[in-house]
Amino acid sequence: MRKDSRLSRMLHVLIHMNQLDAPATSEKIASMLNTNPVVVRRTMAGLRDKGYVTSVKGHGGGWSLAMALSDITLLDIHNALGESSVFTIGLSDEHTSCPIEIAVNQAISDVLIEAEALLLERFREVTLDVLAAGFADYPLNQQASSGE
Amino acid sequence: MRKDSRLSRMLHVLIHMNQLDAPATSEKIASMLNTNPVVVRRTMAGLRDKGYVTSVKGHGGGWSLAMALSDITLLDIHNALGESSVFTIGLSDEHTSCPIEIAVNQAISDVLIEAEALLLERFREVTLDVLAAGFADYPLNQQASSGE
DNA sequence: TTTCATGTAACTTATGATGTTATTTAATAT
DNA sequence: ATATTAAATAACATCATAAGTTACATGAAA
Repeated sequence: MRKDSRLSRMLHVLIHMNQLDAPATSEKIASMLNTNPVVVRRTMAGLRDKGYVTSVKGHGGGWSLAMALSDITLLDIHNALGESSVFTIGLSDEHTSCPIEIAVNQAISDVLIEAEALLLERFREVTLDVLAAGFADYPLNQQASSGE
Repeated sequence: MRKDSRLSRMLHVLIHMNQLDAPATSEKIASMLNTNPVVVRRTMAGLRDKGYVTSVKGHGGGWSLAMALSDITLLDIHNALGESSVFTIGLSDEHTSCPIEIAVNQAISDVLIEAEALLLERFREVTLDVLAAGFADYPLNQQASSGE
């Protein structure tokens, strides 16, 4: 079944953008992701609408972060991408008044709702600054510098 | 994004099969699901391989339950359908040695693993007999009969 | 005023699940 | 025996939809 890797890709891009001092063009982002500038604009548009990035046209234009990585969570980006459900599992709808179908769908739905709630809660707990530099260079994991 | 409703549909079918005294043909199951007999065989084949149903060729043949509904869980059927992942969310793989991509994928993966574990645990707790008759006719929910 | 870059609509391609046809195998009824 | 029924399976066709592409408009800076 098809997978949507936009969340992973956009997080990757946002963290790299944080290390740049100039806007990143859709062209550059696209070549980094082995994809197309229009696809990048399409996807980034959702993040811009929610205020996480800004876009500027013309010379020297492109995409920039609109806030600190520490102010953005995985959940923020997940929501901004606007995917309806995180599950490949769906419900049947051939006999919506059949008590068996209703019971089956209710049971599955209960589980999906609980699992999705956990997933979103965990996404909400992770900010992008924690992911930056791939943990390795992050203060807590360093051996040297900053004295003690 | 596409949804896979095979779990819901197969559970629905299995519970109905429990109420029949003769095998259900792929033809009958297909018309109940508004689909095709070959698709039914394809899907039921997975359940047969795991021992939940049996199939018989020829006159009077078709599909039958191989065990009590109380011995089958949602997890059993989910596993028998052999879907790789329950999530639409995937990881990126453009720069597998980039520490940022690694960190991002690790963070997402951690969450998916935890959420999937919860989902499978919940699926494991539900047996098909509990879904039968749509709760409404189930002993605990009945007002009348059986004395008391 | 030329160049660069986003914004967006319209269209094409790719992928994978589902649906279909055709043929083989096997079990039962006549 | 043999006709009928139904699963098993291979091969192919269709469909849905995400991703990719082309084309053109808008707007900002050199």
